[in-house]
Amino acid sequence: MLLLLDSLCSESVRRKVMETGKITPQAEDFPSWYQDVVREGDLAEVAKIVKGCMVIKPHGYAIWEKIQADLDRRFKETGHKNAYFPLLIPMSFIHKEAEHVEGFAPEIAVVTHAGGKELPKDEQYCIRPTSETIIGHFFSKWIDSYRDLPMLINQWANVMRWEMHTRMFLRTTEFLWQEGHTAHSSHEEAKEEVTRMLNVYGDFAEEVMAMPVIRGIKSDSEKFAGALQTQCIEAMMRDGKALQAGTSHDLGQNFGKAFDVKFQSEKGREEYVWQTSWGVSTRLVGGLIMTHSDDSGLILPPRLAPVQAVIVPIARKPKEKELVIPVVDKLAADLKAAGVAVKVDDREGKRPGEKYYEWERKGVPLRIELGPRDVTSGEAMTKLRVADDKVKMKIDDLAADVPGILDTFQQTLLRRALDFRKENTVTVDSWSDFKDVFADGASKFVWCHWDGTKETEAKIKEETKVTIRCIPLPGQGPAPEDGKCIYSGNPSNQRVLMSKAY
RNA sequence: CGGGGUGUAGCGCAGUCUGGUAGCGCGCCAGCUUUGGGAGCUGGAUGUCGAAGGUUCGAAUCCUUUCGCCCCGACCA
Repeated sequence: MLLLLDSLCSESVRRKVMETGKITPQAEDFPSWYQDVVREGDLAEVAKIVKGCMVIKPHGYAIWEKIQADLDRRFKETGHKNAYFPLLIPMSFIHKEAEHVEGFAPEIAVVTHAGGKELPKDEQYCIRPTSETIIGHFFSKWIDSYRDLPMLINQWANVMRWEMHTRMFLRTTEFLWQEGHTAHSSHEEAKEEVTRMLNVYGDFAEEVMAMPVIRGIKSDSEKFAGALQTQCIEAMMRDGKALQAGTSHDLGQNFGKAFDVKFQSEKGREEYVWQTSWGVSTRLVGGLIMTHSDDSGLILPPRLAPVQAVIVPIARKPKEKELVIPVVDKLAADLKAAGVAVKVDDREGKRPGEKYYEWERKGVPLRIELGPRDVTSGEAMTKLRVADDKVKMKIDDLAADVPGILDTFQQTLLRRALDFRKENTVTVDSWSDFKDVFADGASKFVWCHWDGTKETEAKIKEETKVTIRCIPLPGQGPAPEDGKCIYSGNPSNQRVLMSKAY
């Protein structure tokens, strides 16, 4: 009964929200809050005409472009080159690696008709869910000797996975990502690559997205289909759940053997290459939202904000405009020269208050209000996206000060996120405490002992919906110590990170 | 694939039981007044009522068929 009332209640709130263009409070209904932030931030909308797909709108895509630009630079700095492989992959390729096909078969879309006729079974294509197979095929053509190694390739692309439940940015049928694919002459070197790229992701998440992550290793049941090992970065969302924000895989020689990717070693022996693959996707945008945003909408870290500062001129009468506009234009030019992405919102017909709300919903870090009074006093009203109060600042100082203010804001967001994670991370040693943490749909990050078996992992998931997010890499969690498995009581030598997950 | 719901203007919905001129709120457009935290008034535009067939003088409304979407299961990460 309570549940029924609850759902009716939130439905009526929801209607109100749709009518007024406002945002459901996070504490009231987290999933609705998320949807509202995406909509009101003008980031994306559900395509509807194409099941499970989304349209990324200009503001959302601009954020993705900033993510792309920074990551692309990091990939190139670590020696990788971009390339592009076909969207369609022969069905037969998918079947060549046993675990791979088992993992992906259920979510593959197949092209069965083309050129006005049905394709024979052995000529059908699937739309790539990932590109290990087709890239394996080409690697086998491109690699002859150890002199061709390492082969370091990255692809920016779209992929398709037929998902049953979709959520904007977090899980959609089609999504955008990058997939790095490398081939090496030794397992040692491949493993170094896996860790190197995981750290690229981790550094990017923390430095640019202000999203702290825990770097670790996936349990066997959570690893990539066809990999020896999957490393990951896991971030805490504001509902205490974990988001897998990036993965880096040690593929061993599995795909090398399946696609006959061989090279002649220095000693003249024919050997299979050791491969890696690694990727992050538009899911990062979802992580960005659920790390920083609040009940007023999106909050963007300056380093990813398409607009870092917005100036709202307040001028109504022609005389006021004459006074205000030149000052606004000069300030905008000075800020631009100082490297700030600035936008002047001089739209007619909208009142300042409405503009304030709009830019807050869109996550702009800094707002500058400039009207006749400010021109006279030489001071403008400024407001940071997370501040409670407006602050008066000297107009002439803004161009010099704003870059530093934005930098501090970036650090503030990271600090807030770190604090939040700390407050919601616990060490647990008993099964009843464990269940308490996750009771009533709640979630936190829990460090606890696990006996390392698939059976225990499955039981825990079955009873609590909690999964092993990762086994922490050195320095990413509590130091290794002997203990007893939270569920089975069997011996364990390290705590693992457990949480509910997206 | 099972159980439940739903489809009417860009969005959110009423109207369907009991057949009779297609409605409301928000948004949009125009004009005037407004403008330092979501403006007010006046006027205006917008619909194959999901689709097909049937009953009827007449169908958003009744009947049949069909398609899409949502929620809960199942499946998946």
